[in-house]
Amino acid sequence: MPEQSPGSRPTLEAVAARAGVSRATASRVVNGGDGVRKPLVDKVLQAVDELGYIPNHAARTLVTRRTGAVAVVIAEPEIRIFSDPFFSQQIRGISKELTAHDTQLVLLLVEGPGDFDRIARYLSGGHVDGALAFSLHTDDPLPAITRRAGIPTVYGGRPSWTADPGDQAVPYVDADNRGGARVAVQYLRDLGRERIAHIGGPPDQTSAMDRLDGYRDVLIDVDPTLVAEGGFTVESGARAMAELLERRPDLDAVFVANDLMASGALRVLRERGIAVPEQVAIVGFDDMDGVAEETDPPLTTVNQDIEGQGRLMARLLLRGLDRDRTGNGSAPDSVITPTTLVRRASA
Amino acid sequence: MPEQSPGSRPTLEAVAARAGVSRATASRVVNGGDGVRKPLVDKVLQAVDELGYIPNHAARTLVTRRTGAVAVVIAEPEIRIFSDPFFSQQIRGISKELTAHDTQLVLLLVEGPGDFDRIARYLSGGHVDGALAFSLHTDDPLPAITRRAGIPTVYGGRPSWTADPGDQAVPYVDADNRGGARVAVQYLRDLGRERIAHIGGPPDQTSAMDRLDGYRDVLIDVDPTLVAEGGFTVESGARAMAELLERRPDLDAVFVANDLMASGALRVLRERGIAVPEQVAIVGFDDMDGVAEETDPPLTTVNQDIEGQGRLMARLLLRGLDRDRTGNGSAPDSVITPTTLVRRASA
DNA sequence: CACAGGGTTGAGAGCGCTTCCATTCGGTGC
DNA sequence: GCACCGAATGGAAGCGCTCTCAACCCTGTG
Repeated sequence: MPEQSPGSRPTLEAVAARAGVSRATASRVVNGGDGVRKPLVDKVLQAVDELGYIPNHAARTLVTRRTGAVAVVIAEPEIRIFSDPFFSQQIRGISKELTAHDTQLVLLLVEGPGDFDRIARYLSGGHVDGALAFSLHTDDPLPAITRRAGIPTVYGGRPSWTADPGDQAVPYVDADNRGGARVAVQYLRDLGRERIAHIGGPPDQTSAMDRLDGYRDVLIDVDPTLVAEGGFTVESGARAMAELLERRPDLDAVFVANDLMASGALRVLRERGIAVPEQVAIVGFDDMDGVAEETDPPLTTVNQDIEGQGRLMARLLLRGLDRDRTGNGSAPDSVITPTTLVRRASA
Repeated sequence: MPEQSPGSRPTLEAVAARAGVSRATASRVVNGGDGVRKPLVDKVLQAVDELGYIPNHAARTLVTRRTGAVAVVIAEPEIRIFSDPFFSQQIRGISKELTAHDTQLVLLLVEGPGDFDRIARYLSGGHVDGALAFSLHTDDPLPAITRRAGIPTVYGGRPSWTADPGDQAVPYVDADNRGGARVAVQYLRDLGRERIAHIGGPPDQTSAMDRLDGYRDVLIDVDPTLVAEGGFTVESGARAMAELLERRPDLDAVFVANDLMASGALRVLRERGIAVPEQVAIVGFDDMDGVAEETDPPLTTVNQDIEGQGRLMARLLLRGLDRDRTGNGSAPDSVITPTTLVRRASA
């Protein structure tokens, strides 16, 4: 490893000089070496090595107009953002995919409503080539910002302003929430359960709504007393379970919209001595690491590949950027990733 | 808001032309306007506004040699990284501080050992002005990388190769783990507890070791059977508690190295019908949101300002960068942030 | 009334890189 | 052996910005 000369790093100019070629040729080699004869390629590469040359990113960006970075905008006002393993896995997937394409991840956390101005400025400033953002509420200013800034953006989770799952107005990646819910509820039904309740997530999240829709797809004309609303947290799940038991002591199954709430529900059932799955069968959603397998009893749930969704978001975006650059290929479509039922002991 | 002309954004040149000044003057105004007479300032500002001018970041970086971005390197191989509220809060603090200084956060996740090469290349590539990294294990290659790349770096948590808390070889921010532990244990002692056990964290984390040292500071010559080792998780805390009860059924207090383990310990005590705090008093560490207040009974614990630590890390780094630029000020020192005992019901 | 001097402004030189375009090179067909 | 053609190479023009330095203006002073 060549020591870093004090102060200035070697430039392409220096490499070219050392290799005895022009700056243009050196540049070609550094960028893949197409159309340069082998011996010259080798000479340049050697010079790069000897000098410890590293391209100056700013100079390159200045002329290519590409930054090699994408923004990940997280606008969740909640604290949950990072604590939520959901996000964490998604980010992991994004990071892996970006890394594989030599693209950097710039994290933009929105702390308050005033931050959107800053975000807008940043996105417009040519700092990044594209953006990834997470499921948004109806009045979220982000789409307008990215559109105005001309920044290609892929969303994680169906944005709430899209009419239906599959809506193509804006590219997004989401799990097949509705289909997964359908399979889960159908499974409970096939088990012979007749009074299948549902603990849903917050109605302003499309994933919660889609899962509820899936539940309703199977149980048309379901009695509203069988549906309770939670907040995707353990506590809210426990509360909703207690509420359901009060309203409908006769229920014999619950499809819970996520594993966290399901674990809360299980706790309540255990406390009341209600046997799972004998008296009440439970199916969760997410197949969350460190939760679904650890509950008592282990949770039957709907698996979705969260990290894969992250990867997919990144891949979609990168593909779109590539298309912008090369001018060929079609606009990225949204992707709905499959879900699968994982049978454990709770149902 | 001016519509974005198709393709190219307006340049400083355009702004200057519109305002009827030279590019140099326009540049001065955009960068604060020092030494430019009021009327000209206004004209330029108006032109900026009308054109919707946004400075080209790459061009600016090319000449100033500052990127306005810092890397946050997260090298935890564990999944815990993001799920851990600890990190999440720290990142929040970092993000807030950076944002306040118009600096961007580039997230570098290390997925495997091979990634260090990529990280090294990135840090050397002049993409960022500095780096923030989290508590490292002894053989972590990161310090060497940042040193060679000449990238100022501030660490979160005392790096394990530093001899002692307070070691100034490398700037870091850490809570006063040892002092906090001392206060906690002393408190238990003042309560009249005589057999105070300890559930420690993993020995390769300095925070765990420092807390253990604090415990030992108060309880010199403590019986080793009173000390059990956990892994900073709920489950490991429960296991350690069970182990301690087996070894020392006579214990009357436990200082637990973090709240997560403390909640596991509480569960075990509850299951065995041991009254807290009457029979066994418990003190945790971290005062973790959503944990310490929610346990049964609520946890007496040592509070540390995690988000504040994040802010401080960023501030230290930014100050260092500023110093590098202006050439005055002293090298950043490490900072140990204070901890305070929060009395709740468990002790 | 000329001149010194501080404060403003503009001209222009780069920052390091990519890429167009002209040039040169090596080889082929006649 | 020569014209000719595609491929390889080099020269040079910027990309958009900052910043030095020289030119300029104006005021105050001798």
